[in-house]
Amino acid sequence: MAEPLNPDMFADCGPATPVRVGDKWTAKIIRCLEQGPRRFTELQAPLRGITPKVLTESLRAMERDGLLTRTAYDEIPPRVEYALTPLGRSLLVPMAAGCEWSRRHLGELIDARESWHAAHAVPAP
Amino acid sequence: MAEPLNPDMFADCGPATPVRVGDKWTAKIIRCLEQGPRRFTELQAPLRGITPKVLTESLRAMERDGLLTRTAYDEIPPRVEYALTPLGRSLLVPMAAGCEWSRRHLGELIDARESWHAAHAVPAP
DNA sequence: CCGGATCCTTTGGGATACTG
DNA sequence: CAGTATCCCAAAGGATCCGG
Repeated sequence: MAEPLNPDMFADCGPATPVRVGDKWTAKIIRCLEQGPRRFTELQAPLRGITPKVLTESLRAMERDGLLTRTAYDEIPPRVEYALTPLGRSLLVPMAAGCEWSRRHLGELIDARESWHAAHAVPAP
Repeated sequence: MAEPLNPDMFADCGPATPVRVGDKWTAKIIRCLEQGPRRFTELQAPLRGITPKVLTESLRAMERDGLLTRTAYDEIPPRVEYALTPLGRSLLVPMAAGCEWSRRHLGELIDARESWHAAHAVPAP
């Protein structure tokens, strides 16, 4: 999947940090693993709409970056568990800061959008 | 430019927040405006490689979302200044959390990548 | 000086079907 | 169950040229 770009929130203080965390799924996956290890299908369920291909790609990239571990048990039927590493868990801290911002300012944002649309509405002829 | 997707850092705690901040340029633009208003070309210079089209699109989206203001002075030659709003400035807080994470853990991340590549190196034939 | 207009490339992500 | 393998698309972003 190459090195996906990253929100500068994680990259602006030095060389680019090619962590895959500003993409569509990584933060959600971290949240799903917050309470403990989960299996492939246990991740797929809450991440409504993610396809197995995309989930696999995301998990592989996160494993490569040391954010989580993949443990395959040699059983039938096969069982694989994904778990956060301390590094992956540490991401919850900046993620919380983002959530806090969202909680506090989402209203202002919506208002700004609304008044912008009002000001740029096409006048009826 | 429609409503671009957003890192879940800003969206996971409720309805999706379509703020344009996890994209390639928004956070960088906020940093450029941190010390005060800047003109179009003053933004273009530090954001090496950004094309006028993309810069314009980003600025327009941020203006629409209330993150910055655009002030055109009726002079010759024309002069336009962009400045952060309080809402835009408030984003510096979660951005700092991301930077802090980066400073603290970038080393671990690079190590993880390196050992992953070592473990997955193709053995010479 | 500030950007609008066009055209083009890249790529993250989705749909679907199939397998050890 | 836990993925692979293909094919496909939308959309962000870049290149270049042009206009007020």
